[in-house]
Order: sequence, then structure tokens, then C-alpha cells
Amino acid sequence: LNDLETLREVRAPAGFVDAVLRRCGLVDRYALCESPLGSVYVAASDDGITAVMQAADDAAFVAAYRERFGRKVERRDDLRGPLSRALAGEDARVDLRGCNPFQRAVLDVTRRIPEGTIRPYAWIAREIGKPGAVRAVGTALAKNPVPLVIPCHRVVRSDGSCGEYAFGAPLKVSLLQGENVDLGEVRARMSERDVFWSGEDDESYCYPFCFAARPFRPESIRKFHGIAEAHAHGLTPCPTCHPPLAA
DNA sequence: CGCATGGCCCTTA
DNA sequence: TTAAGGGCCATGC
Repeated sequence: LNDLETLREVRAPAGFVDAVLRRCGLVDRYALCESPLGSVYVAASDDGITAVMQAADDAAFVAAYRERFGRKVERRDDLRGPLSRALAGEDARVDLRGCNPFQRAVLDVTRRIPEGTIRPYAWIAREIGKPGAVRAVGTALAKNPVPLVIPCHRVVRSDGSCGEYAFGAPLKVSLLQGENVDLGEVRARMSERDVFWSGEDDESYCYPFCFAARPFRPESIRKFHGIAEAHAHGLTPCPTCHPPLAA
């Protein structure tokens, strides 16, 4: 019964499901996969993906994995395809058992940031109900065990600058460029404080960085200084980027 | 603009 | 128990 329930919940590619459900002990499995960051080691347990790491070779990876997660991990090349698909953004299960509730909340929100989209650290903090914990959000993302799968590279500073990244800021920039995110434009948009945007026929107002949910056409953008002005036009907060409801 | 500073919250040693 | 320090932020020059 347990296995049936698990099977029902898994939304990962079929090959991955098979592998994950094949209970062959308490040892995690890994494969070397190609990614936008180059070759990376990706590991999984029965519950989902546990780690995405760079390492010099297999021995170094196995040692680093044991050091960080306290678990043994063995190579399984037949997982390469499924794990690669997960890296590419396909829906896959993730095993975050090593994360505390705060970290998990941060990662859960970060995971829902769509490709080609960015969000500020401060936005994540508000989303998890801890608007003051901005800095701690950065720390939590720094320890993201599954970068790319949980796209922490899409979290940037509130002024639109890129911010730090576990694999180095330059790689963060190129990942975003690969998703057609124009950081220059992002920066320009976010330079205006307390300004909210809406499209011509939209019923809601957004943070200016809400450009994936709402591809504003330049000629039809309406800008509001403060949300009171947006409310005066009968607009409601965007259900995706959740701008404030009241001042 | 760019830079420095104090503040903030959470984790770790 | 405490203190230090981080993928930050808002201010104030």
C-alpha cells in the first residue's frame, strides 16, 4: 500500500520513477549529467533528488557527498536520462530531508520561479511570511543542495544586480542570459522604488519584475506610484507576484 | 550613480 | 549560552 501511494504521488519521468521505486537498500544513487553548468554529479534517494554538485572526479564526489549528507552513494548510469531531464526543469521529486523548516520554506518558494523569471531575495522573504529575514534567505539559498533543479540562480538583489552564487556570480549571470533574462533591463525596472506596473487591459498590478507572468508591451505599460494609485484604478494585486494589498 | 554603515534573522561553532 | 558572520536591504552621503 505504501508503494502504491508513493507511485501515485510521483510526477517524475517514468524511467526515474522505476529507478526510484526499485528499493535496493539505503544507498543513494548518482550519475554524471550535462547541464548549463557543465558536467555535474546528480544524486537521488528513494524520495527524490538529493544533490547537484560539481566535483573533480567520482571519488571526490562520493567523499563530498558523504561529508555533507552522511550517506553512501553509488554510480548508476541508467539514471542519467531522468536526472538530466530533472536538471532541465522537468517536474521531479526532491529529497530535502536535511533541510530545516526555514530552509525548506525558502526552497519551496524558489522552486516555483519559472524559467526566464527572477525574484528578489526580499520577495522570497515576504512570501514565506518573514519579511525581515532577507539575509537569512540568502544564507538558505547558499546551501541549496539541488541548484538548477531548484533554480536559486533566479533570485537576485532588490536593485536588480545579480548577487552571489554558489558556483560564482559569473555563472549565475550566464545562466540567466541563457533564459533570456536581460539583467540590464531588470536593473532599470527595479531602480524605481514603490512603483507598480500594469498592462493596458489588466485587472491587477504587479511588481515591475513580474515580467514572465505578464509580458508587458512597452507601449501599453501603466505605472502607478504607490499602490493607492493602483487601487484608485480598480486594480487588485497580481496573484503571481503578490504585491502589497495595502500600504 | 557608487560606496559605507547599521540593521536584521537564522545558523553554526 | 553566546557570538560571529552570511548569495541582503534601506538609508545617507
